[in-house]
Amino acid sequence: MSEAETIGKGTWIDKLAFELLEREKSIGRNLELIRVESGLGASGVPHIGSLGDAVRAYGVKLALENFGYKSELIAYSDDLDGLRKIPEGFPESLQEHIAKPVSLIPDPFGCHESYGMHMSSILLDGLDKVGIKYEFRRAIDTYKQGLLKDQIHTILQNSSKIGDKISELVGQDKFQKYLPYFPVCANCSKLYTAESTEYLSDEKKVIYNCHDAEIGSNMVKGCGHHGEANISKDLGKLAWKVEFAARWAAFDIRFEAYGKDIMDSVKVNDWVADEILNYPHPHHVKYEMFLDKGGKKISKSLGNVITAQKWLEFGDPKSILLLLYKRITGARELGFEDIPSLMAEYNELEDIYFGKIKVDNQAKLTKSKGLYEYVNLLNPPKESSIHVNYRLLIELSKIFKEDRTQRVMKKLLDYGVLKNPQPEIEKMIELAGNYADEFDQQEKIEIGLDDSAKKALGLLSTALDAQEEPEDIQNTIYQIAKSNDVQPREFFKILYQIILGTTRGPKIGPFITDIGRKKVAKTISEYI
RNA sequence: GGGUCUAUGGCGCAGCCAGGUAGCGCACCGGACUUUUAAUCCGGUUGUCGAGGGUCCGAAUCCCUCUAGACCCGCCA
Repeated sequence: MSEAETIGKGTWIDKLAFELLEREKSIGRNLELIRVESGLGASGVPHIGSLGDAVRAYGVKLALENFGYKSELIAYSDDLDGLRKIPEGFPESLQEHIAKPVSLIPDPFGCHESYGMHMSSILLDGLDKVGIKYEFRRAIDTYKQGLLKDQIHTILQNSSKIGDKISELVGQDKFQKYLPYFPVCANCSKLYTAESTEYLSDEKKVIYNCHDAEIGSNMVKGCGHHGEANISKDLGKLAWKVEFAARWAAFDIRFEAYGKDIMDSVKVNDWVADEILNYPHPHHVKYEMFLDKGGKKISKSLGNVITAQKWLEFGDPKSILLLLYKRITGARELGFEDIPSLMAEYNELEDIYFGKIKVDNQAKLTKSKGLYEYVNLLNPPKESSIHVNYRLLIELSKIFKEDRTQRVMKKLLDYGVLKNPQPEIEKMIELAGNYADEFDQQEKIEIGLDDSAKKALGLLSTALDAQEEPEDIQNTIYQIAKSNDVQPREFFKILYQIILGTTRGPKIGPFITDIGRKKVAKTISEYI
């Protein structure tokens, strides 16, 4: 292993960028600017998997720059994609727009120029929040400006050859019959219903026929329109099986990652790029989908979508970057409950980076340091930040619901975790607090109190209002219970239920002091 | 039909992509603290790394075969 030379920063990202460069060199392509691309869906709510595609592509861009090359990330929004299904939480009124390109559908929330831009913006906002820089491009502009017209022309001229190859490679026969180009019907604005059967090469026009089509489980009515569409002017789009290839060639893309769900499309597109468009396909890496904790694919309809925005309520941007950069292989089940360990892992990496934790294995040390640098987008801080255990913050946040930041901070000072209050820790407390509120809600239990219990609570409440020494509280509680014919065990349980909503908790004497005796006295009095 | 991933102590997982004494959490056992429960702290037990073969001085890690499970594709994007 000592012979193995460290590539770049020693992570999979470096290895990938290195392979990419080797391949480009062997092809003999110009390396002045190496473009990497990430495709963004614009028809559904963008979840963390979509974000991952772009974040990882950006990682490759960073690695290329680190090797001394100029690189650029293109974030391409496929907003000519047709709306197939109304996402959960979106108005039913979208029904009338089914099958239309998402960039031609009005934004149901009225905040963006179209449905498509609304969706894209959510993803772009996520990218901005984690610090990813990109050049944004849209399908609708790309087609309107005719940027793909040469590629479309070549593809349509070779459509029967392509149709046969698609059948051979992935067993899909439809393109042996239809052209891999969907015009937007000039009459009803729908995509997919317009099936094109013939390409008039000289005029650069396809002839189509708008008929009923099955999209997902829905039947979409065609309007019966017969028309012609000019591939460089009229709206329409290539089928996915060939569209990437056209884009790669037109934009000169050298790298694009893809999820395993589109593996077949990539296989076909690679062939189309190489053999039809005479553009050596970009280097790829395949990644697994993020699944939810039950092993189900994350999808809008199941309501298990994890968006960057939601994640960032609980974890900082670095936790997202760490999740996405730590590895790319392997299927992964993901949930918000992963945030605490990612937060802790980041701190650990930082300690390794700054030499506070010793790592014997040289290769692993390099890799950990490299990972830390990528999580900081290759711009790591000069000195270590102050670490506070995120789980501890969650525990403290569960206890303190009011004046949380202030009280949790005070506890941290008491514990000696911090010497002085820190503004960045305040932010962490806020995140941990959100997490505690969202995921640690205790079931509200009806507390059954008999007369003797009520009497005991009354005495305790009074005692707490006057009591001076915190050390005595535990004892006082015990005494009150005993002298009022209440089982201490029961009495403690009742107190936990009143204060925490659970039947168990931390040692209650000091705990009451932490919350504030007077406050607890008041809370208890409300139950009498 | 095609493809991908996963398999590691009782449970949940990390480590695998660049081979070098098998780790973490929970659970469990013991101790400390506590005039109840719980919590907390300290210490400890637990594994022929799915099966079989190969490469290597050395394999959880790389290669091949097999078994089981999950997921994706075979509408569309």
